[in-house]
Amino acid sequence: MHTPVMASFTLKWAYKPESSPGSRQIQLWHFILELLRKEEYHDVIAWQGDYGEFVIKDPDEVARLWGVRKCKPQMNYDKLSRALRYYYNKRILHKTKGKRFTYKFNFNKLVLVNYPFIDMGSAGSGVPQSAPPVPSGVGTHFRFPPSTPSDVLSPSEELRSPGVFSAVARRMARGSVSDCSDGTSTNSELEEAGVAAGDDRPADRVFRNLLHPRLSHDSLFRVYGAPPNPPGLSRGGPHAPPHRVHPEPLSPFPVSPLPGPGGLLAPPLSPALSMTPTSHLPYTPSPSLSPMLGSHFSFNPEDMKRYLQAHTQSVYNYHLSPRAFLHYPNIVIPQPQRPDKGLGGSAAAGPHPPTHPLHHHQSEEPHLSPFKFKLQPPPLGRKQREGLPASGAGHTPSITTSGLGSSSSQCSNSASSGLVNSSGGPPKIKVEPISDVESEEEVEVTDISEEDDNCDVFAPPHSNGGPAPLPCNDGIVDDDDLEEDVFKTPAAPTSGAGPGLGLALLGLKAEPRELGLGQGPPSSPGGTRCIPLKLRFKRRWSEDQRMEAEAEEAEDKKSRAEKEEPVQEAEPKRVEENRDGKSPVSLAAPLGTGQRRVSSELQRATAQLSLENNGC
DNA sequence: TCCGGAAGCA
DNA sequence: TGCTTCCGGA
Repeated sequence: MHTPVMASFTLKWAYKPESSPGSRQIQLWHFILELLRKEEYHDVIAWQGDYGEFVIKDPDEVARLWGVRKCKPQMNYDKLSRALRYYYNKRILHKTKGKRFTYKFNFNKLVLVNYPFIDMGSAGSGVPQSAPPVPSGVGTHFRFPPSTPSDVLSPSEELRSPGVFSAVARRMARGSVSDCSDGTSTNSELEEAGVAAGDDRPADRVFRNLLHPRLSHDSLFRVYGAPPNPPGLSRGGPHAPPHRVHPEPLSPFPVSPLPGPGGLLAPPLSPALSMTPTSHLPYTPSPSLSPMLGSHFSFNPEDMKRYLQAHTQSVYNYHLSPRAFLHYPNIVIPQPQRPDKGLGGSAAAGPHPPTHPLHHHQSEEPHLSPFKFKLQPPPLGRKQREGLPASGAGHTPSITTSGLGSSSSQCSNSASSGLVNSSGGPPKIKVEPISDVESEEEVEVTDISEEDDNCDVFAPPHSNGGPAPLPCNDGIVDDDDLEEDVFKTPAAPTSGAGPGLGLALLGLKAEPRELGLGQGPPSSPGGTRCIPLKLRFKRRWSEDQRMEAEAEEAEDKKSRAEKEEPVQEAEPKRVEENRDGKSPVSLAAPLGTGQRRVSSELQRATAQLSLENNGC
């Protein structure tokens, strides 16, 4: 699926030019963002709490402003909130339960899929952590290697930076919202900034005029703000240097609800939205309104890495489907930091591309990710909730941990055939067809990675950062073996794959044979792959024990036949220690000639096993 | 305070 | 389609 086809993300206009030509109606959620962006309204509405969460401090005032903007003097918070509630189904917003007037944007699709190379940029602009990312350096056409069909289908949208254009906002009085005088809905910022929609001035000049004075172009084009990220929100990491992703001083930041380069916010791509094929078609703004049309982002692995990391972080933050994970070949991104777990083991594991089970070759191995996911059904709508028994299951969008089940279920391919197990211990992994675009985002990610002892497929962190998958041996490992904590073998770095990729990219394909490693023992029918070392030792040991017994028996017979010629074994009698094969040399000590032969074979076998293990 | 159905408007 | 308006209910 990693075709070389490049996805072209194009801007979509958030306003409604189709409603009435030229009227450019603003949408409520965009208006909310606009208010959130402006410091002037921080006493009315402001980011608060979690990422994307905002609180309406003054509902009446917000409603009033909205009414002014929409020329609805009768607007009130009740009506406004009704409009906001319609966003629930569209997944644009959701209510923060228990907090009055507090809502939360779903920036998953809104930003991270559709706003590559976002810039948190909060430090310089006083935007709190809850503020959404700031798109940075994205032209109207962003070309990006698609990772999933849904990604390909995602239109590009741009999110205005809360705070970035506060200078503009400062110039604007509160009454900057429309007075409805011209029949159109807006006194847009661009217009108020002296930039008319038809302004043909170069875009860079236009945007330069609108930039926050404190924000240099460096900061403006910074990718994933250089300032240290709050714990658990390492977007780009503290060491992420300021990075220019667009060489031109063209700010992609929308600054106005005008069509064109400014104020370009489209509804997030969501199954609840109109996911008609037409919605996937690139929106082509009027050339006069899109000075940046045609500016292409040039792919850069570093940018990709940062983008992927931020995206991954948000996937975790928003409990999104692993499908929302983006990963691209040969791009390894740092692990996101789980707020509730800190670095955990993943940090030490080093770079490792976040994967989700459906993707690509990695889709066959859900355990490649340091996180295990339980994909849950989407939150049910009220209708659906009411139609179901009051179990509450599947509604709470939370990351939970749960025990993991038998290794057999994880080792099988059942993970790709739906809900593996919905009760109790076995892994709760629901995998949906990747082609099911409609169901995208209809799952939630639940981290069930707390327990790592259910299945033996997780090896200690790979030296390159990735967990080394140990192929399971269905039908090969007997029950006794299964009960054991199968030896976890750190995978050796593979040549050819870049650092951090290693077996992670090889996934289950990294069979020993393909790696030029040992063949399975003869007792491993059906193409046994890399049997855990301990198990192999055990088998070999049993085999050798049998051979040894036979040899001993033969030796006894021989001894009895040669009774009259006692042979004094000169070797000191040693206790057969390390019968697990660690010191096979000692096994030869008390043995006779035949036994010595057997022991030497055992030695060779052990040596061979060691070699195999090294490559496993 | 919040929710969501229903009808209507542009 | 995206609200706006109204309203009953939790």
